[in-house]
Amino acid sequence: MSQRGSYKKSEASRKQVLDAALRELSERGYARTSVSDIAAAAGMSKGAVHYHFDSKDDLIEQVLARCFEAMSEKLREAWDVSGTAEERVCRTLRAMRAMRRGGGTELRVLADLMAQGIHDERLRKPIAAMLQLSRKQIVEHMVVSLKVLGLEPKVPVEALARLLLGTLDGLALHAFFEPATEAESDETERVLEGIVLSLFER
Amino acid sequence: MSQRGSYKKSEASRKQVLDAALRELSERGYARTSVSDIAAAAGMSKGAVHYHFDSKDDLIEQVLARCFEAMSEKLREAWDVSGTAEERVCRTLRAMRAMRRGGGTELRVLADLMAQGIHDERLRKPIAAMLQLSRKQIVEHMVVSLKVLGLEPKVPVEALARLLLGTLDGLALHAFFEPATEAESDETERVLEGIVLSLFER
Amino acid sequence: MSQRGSYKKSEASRKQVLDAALRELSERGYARTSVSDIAAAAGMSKGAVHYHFDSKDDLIEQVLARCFEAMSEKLREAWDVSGTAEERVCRTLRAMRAMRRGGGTELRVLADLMAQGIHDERLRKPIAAMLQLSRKQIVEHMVVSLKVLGLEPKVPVEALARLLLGTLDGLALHAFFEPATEAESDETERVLEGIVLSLFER
Amino acid sequence: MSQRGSYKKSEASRKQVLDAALRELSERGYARTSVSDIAAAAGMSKGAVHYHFDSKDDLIEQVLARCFEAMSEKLREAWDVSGTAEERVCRTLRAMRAMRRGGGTELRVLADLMAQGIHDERLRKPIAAMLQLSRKQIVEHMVVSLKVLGLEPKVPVEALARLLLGTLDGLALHAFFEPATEAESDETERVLEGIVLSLFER
DNA sequence: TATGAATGAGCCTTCATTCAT
DNA sequence: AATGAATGAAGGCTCATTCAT
Repeated sequence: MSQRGSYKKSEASRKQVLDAALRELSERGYARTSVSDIAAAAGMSKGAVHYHFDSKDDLIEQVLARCFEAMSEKLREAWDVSGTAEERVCRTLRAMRAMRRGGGTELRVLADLMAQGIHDERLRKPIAAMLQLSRKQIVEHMVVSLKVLGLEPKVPVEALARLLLGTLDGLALHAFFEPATEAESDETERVLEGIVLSLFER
Repeated sequence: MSQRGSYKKSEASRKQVLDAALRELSERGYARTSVSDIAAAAGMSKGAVHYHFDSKDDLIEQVLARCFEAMSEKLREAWDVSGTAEERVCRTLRAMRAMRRGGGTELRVLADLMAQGIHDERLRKPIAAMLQLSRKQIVEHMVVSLKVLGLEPKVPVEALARLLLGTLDGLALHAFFEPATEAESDETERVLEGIVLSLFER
Repeated sequence: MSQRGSYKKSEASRKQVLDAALRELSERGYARTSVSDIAAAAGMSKGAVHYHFDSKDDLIEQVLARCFEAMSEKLREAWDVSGTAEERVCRTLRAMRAMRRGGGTELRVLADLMAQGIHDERLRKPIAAMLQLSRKQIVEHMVVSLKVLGLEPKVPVEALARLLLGTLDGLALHAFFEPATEAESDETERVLEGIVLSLFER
Repeated sequence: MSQRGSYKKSEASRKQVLDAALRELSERGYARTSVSDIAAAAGMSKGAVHYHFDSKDDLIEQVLARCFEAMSEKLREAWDVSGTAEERVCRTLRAMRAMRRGGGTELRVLADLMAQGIHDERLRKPIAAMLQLSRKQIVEHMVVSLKVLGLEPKVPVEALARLLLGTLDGLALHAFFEPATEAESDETERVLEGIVLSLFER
């Protein structure tokens, strides 16, 4: 019990570092973010960062996990609110778009770390796991619940999930470079919506 | 003729550096590739690299341009060989898949550099230009030639291009982490093929 | 008290670097003194030097300030000890000569850095400030106190200060190349003394 | 005779390099002027510079000699034009001032290289020789001709020369940092003039 | 639990110099 | 007589990491 107190303080500091790392990583990217930057942003010393995390890589790995959780939770929320199948698809796509707006902190970090993971074994594994989990979620969660609503997929659900996820990430990545207008986004969204729904039949 | 010789030597060295940079960048990624690495891979001194390129950034920008050209040429080739609309779509998607095979050197570098470009102003511009060009190519080249073959798009072609490009890049990115089996790739390809064709009408 | 200790260590190291920089700069000159040299002379790593000073230029600027302070203090001391006007002028000139003896560490660095400052904007400003301060000191301090002793300047004091300062620096600079004998120095000193006193009248 | 042609061309190139070096050295200073800069300013390749001069130091040494010659010639000219003693002193001081105006190319280089010479053995010798020669010129040339005009020095001429030279260089050096107004320069000049003349008697 | 000091490896870049042509 | 290509040694600086306190 008495130990709790000190734990809590440490736990809070740890979170501070994690938050700062997310912020810095999102602003400068992996290649340009140093432990110093993170420490400064967290209002602590470099030593303190290394007290909480074994190494920079260790820290970054945990930021990655956080990003993934934050993002998939947002999507799940959008999906889980009741409504017709059409409404849900529409709402989820809209949630995705919202994430790109306002800096898209997590999205930026995720994209950056994914690219990093292409060459970095240590990051590759957690990223692969993330992607698999995402797919599983789509398959088990989304597709299943669409069936409940009376929609039957016309194509293999695995392929559907792979495709949808790929499209979503690809669009997000491109959006960093061509920040499409409101109208263009709307248009793309509607087409995507139409496609997704066309892959199911009543 | 004899004068040519002296220039050729330099041109050859330059290409050597560019090749080495592509190789190293593809293996280690932007963040972990140093000028030293590139020089060593090219069998030259660091100084020689800087003799041919003003800076590391300059060199990398040119590697980026090369990757883009190499990739878009491969796709154009696949598309331009005559055939029915269906055959062309199919062939092009197959070319994409081929690029992921065999290391996918250019693809890796492109993905890595794109992520880098999210935070790096200098890279952002050429990348944005690349993407725009790609879209234009799809719209003017591909869509138009589909019309000639009697297929009329059912959705705005701009949105279609944006979507297709995003999907392709997203799938490629994910493939680095989940190197889908032959069967899975086939499956995804077929579905994508179906979708694309369903967006046109005779 | 116990807290002081941790700061003192750093302050001491900082001084070590500053001392080493002064020594190296005086021996090798700006153009041939590297951060490595300074670090080695201070018995520390290059990194440590950059820990204490933002950049080589920053460090050098501070060495410059030190030199100036050290020199003007020596001169002030010589001047401030009481005595007749004649004694003071004589004593101060003698102090100048003493500085050239024994290596003239500060003098060498000052001369070198002044030349450097001709082309280096960053150094130019502090040097200009130094010179102005020196002139002001001469005018307000020296000339005024001569008046107190009953000596009235026969020429504009501003011009007098400019001239005196110029002469002193010029002689010092030349002395590096023609290390005048004891007798020659005496002679020059006496003439200069005579000139200075002749510019005042009882 | 036929060899002359090629000699001349080479000689011209050599001069081009020397001119360019003077220009660059005056603009950037020793520490910041590279052989590349000089070659570029001379419109030639780096290799060509090394064809004409054994090393950078060799080249710089020759620039030094040129500077000295150019400057002492200008002063001699000012002095040698006939006139009364007063007129000559006045004219020479005016010539000095003129050199500081208009960039003072040679003066800048000379000051810079003198500082360099403090630490560089190779430069020290020619600089010392220059200074001695200057003094000798003053003594033999100037003082003697003043005697002819009926002015007898009241102080040892050696000391006088040393002092005058020192003052001139010191003032020039300081002028780089405090570019005195027209009025101030006039004032300093007049005082200096008065001092010089006061050291002689009819 | 956290800090400040220090390290050492590595990075990008500059540059005098050499040499084949 | 001159060039273009290439080298290799520094140079200034950054940074992840360690450690005494």
